[in-house]
Amino acid sequence: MDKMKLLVIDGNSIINRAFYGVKSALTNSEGVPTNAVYGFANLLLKTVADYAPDGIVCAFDRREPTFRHEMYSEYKATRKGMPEELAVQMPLLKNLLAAMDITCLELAGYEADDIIGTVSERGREKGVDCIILTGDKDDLQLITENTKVALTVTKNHETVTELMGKDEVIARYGVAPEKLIEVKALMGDSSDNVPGVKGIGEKSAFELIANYGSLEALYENIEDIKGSKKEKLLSDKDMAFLSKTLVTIDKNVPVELDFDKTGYNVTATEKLLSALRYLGFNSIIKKLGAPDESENIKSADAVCKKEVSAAEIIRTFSKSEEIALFLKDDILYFKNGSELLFIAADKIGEAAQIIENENIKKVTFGLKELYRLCLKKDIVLRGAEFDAETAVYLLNPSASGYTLSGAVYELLKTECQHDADCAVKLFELKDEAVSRLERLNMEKLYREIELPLTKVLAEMEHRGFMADKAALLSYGERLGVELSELTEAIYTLAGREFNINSPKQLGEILFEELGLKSRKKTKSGYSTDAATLEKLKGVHPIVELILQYRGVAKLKSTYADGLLKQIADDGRIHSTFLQTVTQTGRISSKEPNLQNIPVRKEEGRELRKMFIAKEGYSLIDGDYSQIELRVLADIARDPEMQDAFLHDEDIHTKTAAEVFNMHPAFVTPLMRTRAKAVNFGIVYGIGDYSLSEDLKISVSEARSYIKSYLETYHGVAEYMEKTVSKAKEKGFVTTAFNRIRYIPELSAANKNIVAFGERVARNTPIQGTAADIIKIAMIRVSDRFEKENMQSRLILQIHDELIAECPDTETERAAAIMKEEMENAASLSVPLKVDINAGKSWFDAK
DNA sequence: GTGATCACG
DNA sequence: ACGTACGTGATCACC
Repeated sequence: MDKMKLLVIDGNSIINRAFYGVKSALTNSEGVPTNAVYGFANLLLKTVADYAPDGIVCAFDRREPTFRHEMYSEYKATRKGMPEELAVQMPLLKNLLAAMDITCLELAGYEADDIIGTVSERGREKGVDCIILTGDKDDLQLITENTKVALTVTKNHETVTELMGKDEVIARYGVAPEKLIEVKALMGDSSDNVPGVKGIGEKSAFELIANYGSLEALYENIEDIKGSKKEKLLSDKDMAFLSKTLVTIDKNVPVELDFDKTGYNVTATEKLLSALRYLGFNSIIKKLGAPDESENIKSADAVCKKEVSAAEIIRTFSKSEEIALFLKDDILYFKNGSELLFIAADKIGEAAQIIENENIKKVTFGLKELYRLCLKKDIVLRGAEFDAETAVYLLNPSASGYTLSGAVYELLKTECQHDADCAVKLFELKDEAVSRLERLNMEKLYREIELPLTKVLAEMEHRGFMADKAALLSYGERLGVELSELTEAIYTLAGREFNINSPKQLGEILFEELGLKSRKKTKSGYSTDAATLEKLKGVHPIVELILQYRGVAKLKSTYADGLLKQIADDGRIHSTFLQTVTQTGRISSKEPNLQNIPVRKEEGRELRKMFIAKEGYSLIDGDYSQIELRVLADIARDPEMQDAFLHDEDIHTKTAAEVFNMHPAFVTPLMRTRAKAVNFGIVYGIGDYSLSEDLKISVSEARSYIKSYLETYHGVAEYMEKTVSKAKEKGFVTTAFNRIRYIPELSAANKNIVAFGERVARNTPIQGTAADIIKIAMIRVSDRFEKENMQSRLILQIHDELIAECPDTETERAAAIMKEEMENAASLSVPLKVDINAGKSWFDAK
């Protein structure tokens, strides 16, 4: 008989990967999240299909104090928590495995990898081949003649597994699998709190073990090693051996297993189907070859869909109280309780009787595009009741893109074949999304901010921003002349011609041919970014020219030439504002991006002279003063900071005075600049290193700034701590208006990722609350313009700034409205302050 | 398609 | 030994 083949699953590793890999808001009918179980199940079925094992066992951690932990108490301390959203899925997974008759192994006080090590060791004794399914590279040490590892790696949103045997490990790492523990013992692993030898990194560790084979052999021959490496190895010798015991998987734990009883079942038995049905995994049911129950519902629900005339649309829907509207590929679908009809999108004007009737409520996916289509046809969409796209965004702002079929799949757990099928689902989608919004207290945010904002954004896009084409053209020509002069000069200094735009070629010129010292590297070579070049400025005259070239090239290609291409036939630039992209609730702008038009440097600021008001009109620019710091003062309830804003003090000067302990009158411009950077840093989640880089000061100096800052603003200090600990507990943060952002990074094993999650937790409530506030202002300003029958219109938003185009006769009123509505958009414990400027160009309105 | 760079808040 | 502030989008080179 052939040798038995056993699949051994590292349950914790796989479900963790699945949890972070399957980025959806999947839940079963009871609202329990199921995304990790879904990912696990799919991977399991794929693995079974690939390897056809004779048996399967699945090992889980059961963490309780063990001798391994006592030996080094901090070991894995960083890994202890499991997010609530994942923890609730563990019982679901175990039930599913039970329904597949798969044996689960767990043992108090042992981790999954110890159980797996023991199983594969016993397998070796009994002549059983094992394949370990895991996402944890530490398990590679278990590879032997009879044991291979199917390692899962995530490549662009897809989980793929690669089968690693002894040869594959040697090919990739240059050492045998059993030597990996020696390597890790030397290099340590900060995410697992394995100390290792200080000063020995990945490269030296692999090299030493490749040469000596083991720690023991290395230290026997320690005299062969020279210099500081020897010192480092000797001073941390104990740590190296301790680390080795920490990373060595135990292969002899008291787990009970009968290899003959590891059979499993992944066929369509009623037991398994009922478990899958409970989880709502219809696509897996389908894969198992069973008829998909949801298919029946769908066909019962499906209605004949047909292309009709606009007159037919009006006849059919004029009595409907609520219809679904869905625009895709120039086809416009209309749906009520019983009919699904469609027309060509450009016929929408002929269906105005339906579209403009506000008593016919509209449920949509992609409302902004519908508004725009209507604006183009000069009709008004009224009665917008619910847009699933923005609703799904609020439910999970981190998804990478929103489609109707994706939303139907995630919220309703059914798959649709065609756009029409999906349009049919819009009413159900609305019900489900509303109940979820209610559960998360986001109903109000949705009804009062996100939904009405969609119309404002559509109108801004439609109106556009007038551009001075001739001025832009001649500006571009000027830049072109400068560019060719700079190019000549650079070639002369370099001694030859090359592509200055290529970081690769530029790096070769600077760091190889001209012999400048490179400080920083990127994945693909030398770093040549502005910060790096800035530090090399005095060393060679070419550096200065490169920096100038970069600046001019950027202005010409992205702005002068780029914007020219975007001017429409009406002489205006119509950007697209995206409402469902950012994770914090801000909007973004694309094609072109009008939110990053240069302003900081003189040469770039020129561009704003080409953004103008039309004849007889002016631009009004309203920008919030320090909105993020005011929001911080409010939500942190920091008395010192609140006081500063209540008295309308200059916050950066005030901060400088406090941090440097002196009267505000004696604060120098340099001190104010530094304090300003600290204020920004606080909002971003600050680190001493980054602050020191930013200010070009030492890390210890930066650290002391932060320290005195937090002593001054102790409310902020407390708020930051509380926000992070609450975020870790709940897995998400919220803004003052209940906008939610999940932060899975907080429970990562890698401490750098956790640190990132902590900064996100500190920043998002601030940035997001400011985003909420300006959205409210936009809705109110736009409402006032309309209600007061004015011709003034908002045309641009830049996070803390609004721009309106107003008839000259209305400018004063419009300015007053903007100031009033922006300052009163939210009532915080500190005032909101808005500066208003008017002018004929954006440059003048600043 | 991805990475490097750089424009903005 | 490493990485190093939050949130975006456009352009270019290069695989």
